Amino acid sequence: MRRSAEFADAIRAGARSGSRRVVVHYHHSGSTRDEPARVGFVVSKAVGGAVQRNLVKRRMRAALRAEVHHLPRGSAVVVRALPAANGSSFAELRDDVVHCLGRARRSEEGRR
RNA sequence: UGAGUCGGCCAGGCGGCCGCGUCGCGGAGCGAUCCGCGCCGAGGAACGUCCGGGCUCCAUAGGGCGGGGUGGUGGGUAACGCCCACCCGGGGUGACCCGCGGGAAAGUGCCACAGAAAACAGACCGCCGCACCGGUUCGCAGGUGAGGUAAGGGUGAAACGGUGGUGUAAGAGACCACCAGCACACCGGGUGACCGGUGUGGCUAGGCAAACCCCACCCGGAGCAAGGCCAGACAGGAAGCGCUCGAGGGCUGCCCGCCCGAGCUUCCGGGUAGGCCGCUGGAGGCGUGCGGCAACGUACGUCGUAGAUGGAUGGCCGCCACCGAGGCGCUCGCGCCCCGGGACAGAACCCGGCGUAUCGGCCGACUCAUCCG
Repeated sequence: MRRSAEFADAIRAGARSGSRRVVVHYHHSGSTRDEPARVGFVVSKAVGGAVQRNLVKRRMRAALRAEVHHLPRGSAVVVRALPAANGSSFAELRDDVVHCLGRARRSEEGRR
């Protein structure tokens, strides 16, 4: 995702699941458009300095890379990092992201 | 060997698997784009955004006032509030370090607390003679009053030169000698800040200019969201001012001058925030020679490769070095095993500086102390 409108849609319309380190928003826009799954990251200054934020973002991106192929087409995922993400290991971040993604996805699919 | 001073440099290395961005080549597709291969891909501070430039736009960047900045001297530089050398003051045995270092004898203002008094000085104690009071062992001691006095005490960051003498009731640059310091003149040295010497003067002149101020020099404004091109969207309405007797604009304020000039301002309502250029080769790094004490300049040779835009340069693992605890072995300073650690920090138009952060390590020059020859 590259546009703020996409982020806003995914966060507002989608289902949410959080942990101590991250919050995952999942949204499926419906079967109208046949486009690949989209992923976005939000890492605010509350997490830390530029170096820490970059590292968190890169680890989350690496963690989600393995999952993105299992996502249905037309879905949108936004991962927000919380301040506790700063200093976490890759394994901790990956487990949180995967776990929360699963819960959010089940929640949204149950709603429909 | 031990303490220390100054300067420079590095910012772990190698490999495997899976990935990212620009560019080039090849291929697929009408195209958006995708696939394969290859090159390159964060820092010494990329940071803070505190100065100085380049670049872009504002007509060409004009004059005055105001405002801001700098502040020993000479040089370096595109420029600087930076750097180098020197001067002066202060600190250190020394290498060396520190200084917001123009003017307080142009003016105005301020100087807390303490202290009697804090700036044309000032009598709290003390000292001194005089007058008066009562006392008296007739030497004087005490008290009161109007005075004299800055030599002594005490306060303070700072008390209006220091030492010795003359002088006096006691004292005082009141006067004298020497010393310190100041101003002026002359001589000598230095490009200069300034230094050295001689003479004269008056005896003395406190601090703060990061208080106002004065002096010298410098400064037009805004910034790559500069600026330009392309594509695309919508819907206008009301009020005020103005159309050569001119609104408004030319981006800190005011005045003048100059230029542009037919629209501008406010309110309500509506729409868009996509792509490309700018965009990385520049006062560039390194080496050698020459000039210079140095900063730096110059000639020649050589090396050149980040360019993202929800913002790439990564994720995981192994091995080897480095540092620090612990254990074992012995030939006592090495070997083996195991655990832990590796900082500060992420380009966004580009340079020159400054400031700040930083686990550690390496190199060079110099100083002091001690020992040996």
